[in-house]
Formats: sequence, structure tokens, C-alpha cells
Amino acid sequence: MSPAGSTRWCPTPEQVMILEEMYRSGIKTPNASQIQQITSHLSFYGKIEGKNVFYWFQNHKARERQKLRRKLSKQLQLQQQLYHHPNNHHFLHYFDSLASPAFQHLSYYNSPSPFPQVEVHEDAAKQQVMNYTWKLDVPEKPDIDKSMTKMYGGDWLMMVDLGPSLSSSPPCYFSTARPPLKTLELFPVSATTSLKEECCNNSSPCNITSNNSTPPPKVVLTLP
Amino acid sequence: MSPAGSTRWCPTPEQVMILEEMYRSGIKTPNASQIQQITSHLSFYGKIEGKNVFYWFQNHKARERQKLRRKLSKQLQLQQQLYHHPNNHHFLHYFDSLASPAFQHLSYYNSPSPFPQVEVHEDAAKQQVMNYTWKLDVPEKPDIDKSMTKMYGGDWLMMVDLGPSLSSSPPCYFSTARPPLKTLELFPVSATTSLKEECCNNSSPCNITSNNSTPPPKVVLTLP
DNA sequence: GCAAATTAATGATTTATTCAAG
DNA sequence: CTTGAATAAATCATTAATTTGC
Repeated sequence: MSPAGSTRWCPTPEQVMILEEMYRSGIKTPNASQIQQITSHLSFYGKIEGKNVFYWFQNHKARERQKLRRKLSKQLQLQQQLYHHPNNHHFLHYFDSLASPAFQHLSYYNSPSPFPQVEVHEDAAKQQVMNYTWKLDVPEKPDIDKSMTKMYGGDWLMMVDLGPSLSSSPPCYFSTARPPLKTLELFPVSATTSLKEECCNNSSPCNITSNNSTPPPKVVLTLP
Repeated sequence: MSPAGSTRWCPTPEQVMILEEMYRSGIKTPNASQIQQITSHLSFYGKIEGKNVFYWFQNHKARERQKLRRKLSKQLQLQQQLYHHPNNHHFLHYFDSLASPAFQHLSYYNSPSPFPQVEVHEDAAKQQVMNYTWKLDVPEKPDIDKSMTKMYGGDWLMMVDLGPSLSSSPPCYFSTARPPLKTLELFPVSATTSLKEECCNNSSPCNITSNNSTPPPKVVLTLP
């Protein structure tokens, strides 16, 4: 829930629906007066502030434009493909797929290096690429002790965190030994602790590192 | 369960139980390290991969949210039905507050349905209402038309936009002086709040940065 | 009872949003 | 503003429940 310390507005579905309706109705850049009215009315559905409305319209407008642009360019590319000989399709398709949002994390199409991270061949279909990355699955190299695997979408990437004592963040819910006999007794973790940990999740390095010298202060819950 | 040639992971009851227990314990979005631990330990009960764990938490979280949202929607519909009922004092009360000066320039009161309806199923109706309500642009002071709102140090300020047509006029500061509408107190919107329970806002930076303040020197490797 | 047909759950992908660094 | 990084939402797809007719 949005705790007191929450930094960001989480619109309720209704708020979003209404905002989108307004946008479609012609309100693209509400002025302050409008923003205030909108805010007041949306507050019926949940906590909301003027800035939330403002930013929402800003972003929404920007991204609608972006969407449109993307759609147009896609159409253009398709049209251009029609004029090309079938032999060229491989290439075009490939770059098409690279340009798709699904690959934004691999490399932007305007990136200087079009084949930066995952080596794929021209004939590799999108699907194949995805499967490819997943098949590798987790680690193997020993030095990844200190590595963090990060996932984005369907991809499984390896992130080596050179930062200090990253192992401190995730509390260990297991012993490294074999699984317990009574599974349910394994997790009588206090909600507080685990929730706290939860909020720290997301990749953003949770290192609460007062100094790098402290070796991994792992928390191991003892099994019954 | 999981046939040999199965294309997708079929969790064993034990695995599901453990995963659910962990979720309840607060693990909503395990990081890569946690995923690995979970995976290796759940593998005791059957074949499992990291991505399975990753997807499981993603899906579970999403579907819990979904459940809550649906519940909320139903409640909202009920509330709105109440609103339409002439005898409802709460809502009448609410609309009394709408009569405040802040809304005088909106034609809410001429509208057959003064409140933006959230009709999930009736797109046409929704559209109608919204157009009716919001299309009529606000007769605001023209001077803030080209204004821009900006966040500054947690405060919400109004700034004159230096963009296209910079009309210089007294900017309108509205956010700090909110109208005395107290809509939230009239209705139990706790459901909304609890919905956000999921949010587990990631935005909160978890790092209590150390002294050396070395920015996380991360290297992203892609597995071959 | 028991499969074929249907439907509900849920694993896996893809697309859209969000945040904030540059 | 642009864009990288991450998440959430939406969607696709397959498996399990279940219904149905025999």
C-alpha cells in the first residue's frame, strides 16, 4: 500500500481510466486550474496530488506522440519492404525486431553497436532469441559468487556487482544444506523483516554498507 | 505433473506451498540472488529453474493485485449505485462540497451525471459522460494557460513556461492552498489504499550509502 | 466410468509505464 | 527531453479441472 513514506503516486484503475478519458476528450495540457479540478475529483478514487495529474498528462502526451511516431515508422518500413526483393527480408526483419520495444534492453536501434550483448544471427527470430537467452539460465562461473543475476522481461542477464558486500542484502531463507523436512516451519519470518527486505528488492543495490570491510553478514535462518 | 516432454514447468504442490508461504512472508519481487536460492532449494521437490521462480512471483503478484482490483471495482460500482440513489445522504453531502467556488466554472451541475462514471463495460456511455463533463474547457484565467508546473524540493510550484509563447502573467499557485474539499473522508477508500499494498514502492532507495560513496560500478555481462 | 469438449488456472511472453540519470 | 533500467500490465499458450454425452 502506499505507506506514508511512499514516494510515488500509484493511480487507481479508476483514476487512470478517467484520466485517459479526459485525454481522449481533448485535454492534453491542462492548466493549473484544470489540474486542480481534476485532482479534486480524482481524489474521490484515492490519494492524488496536483503534481500527479500534471505529470500524468505530460508523460501521456509525450508517449502518445511516441507511439504514433513508432507506428508510422513501422508502416513505412513495411511499405519499404514491399519494394525490396525477398532476399533482403532477413535483414529488414532483423532490424525491425531489434527496433521493437522488446529489445530496448539489448540495444537501442540507434545504438552505435547494433549487436552489443547477445550475439544473434540475421536469421534469428525474436522468439528464438528469447529462448536462447533463457536456456542459459543461471550461473556457472565460480566468480559469480558475487554476481547478481538480473532479469528483465524474459531475459536473464548477469550483473557483476563490484560494489561492496552485496551479499548482505538478501536474507537467506534457506540454509545451504538440503531442504527441510517440514517446509512450512521454514518461513516463520517476521513480516516486518521480510517486508522490509521486499521493498529493497529490485535490483537497486540494497547495500547497506557502512564499510566495505564487513564480510557478507548473511542471515541464515536455522531450520527446525 | 511435469511430463518429460512438457514445455512448461508444472510445480509440485510442495513447491507451490513454499512459494506461497514466501510470498506471504513478504517476498514479492525476489532479486536474482534470492531467486537462485529459492530455485536451488525448491529443486529438491522437483525440476525447477530460475525463470520459473521469477515468473511465478511475477504472476502471483500480478494476480493478487488483479484480484484486489476486481474487488475494488465491484465496491466502486456499488458506491456509484448508491450515488444514483436519491436518498443517499453521503453523496449529497459530497456534491454539496462540489459547489465550492473551485467548481463554479465547470458545468457539473447541468450534467445529467455530474460525476465521471467508471463504467467498465459501457464504453459509449463513458465517452459520452466524459465528453460532456470535461470537453467544456475551463474558463480559467488566460494567464496561466502557458504555465508549467514544476516540482522543486518537494514543493509544488508553478512556473511560467519559457516555451513557444511565453505569456507573462501572474502564475497561479494552487497546490499548496488546497480547496477545503474533503472527499476522502466521506467514503471508505481503504480498499484503494490496501490495493497499493502491493506497490511495495521500489522507488525508495534502499542504499544507505557508505562513506566512500563509490557509485555502484556495475558490469553487465550477458551469458554466452 | 471415460474420453472428447469446454472452461478455468496459471506458466511464459510481450508490451506499456514508471523513474530518474544524463 | 531523451533514454536506460526495471516493473507492472496485458496477452498468449498450455496444462489441469470440469462438464458433457455416451
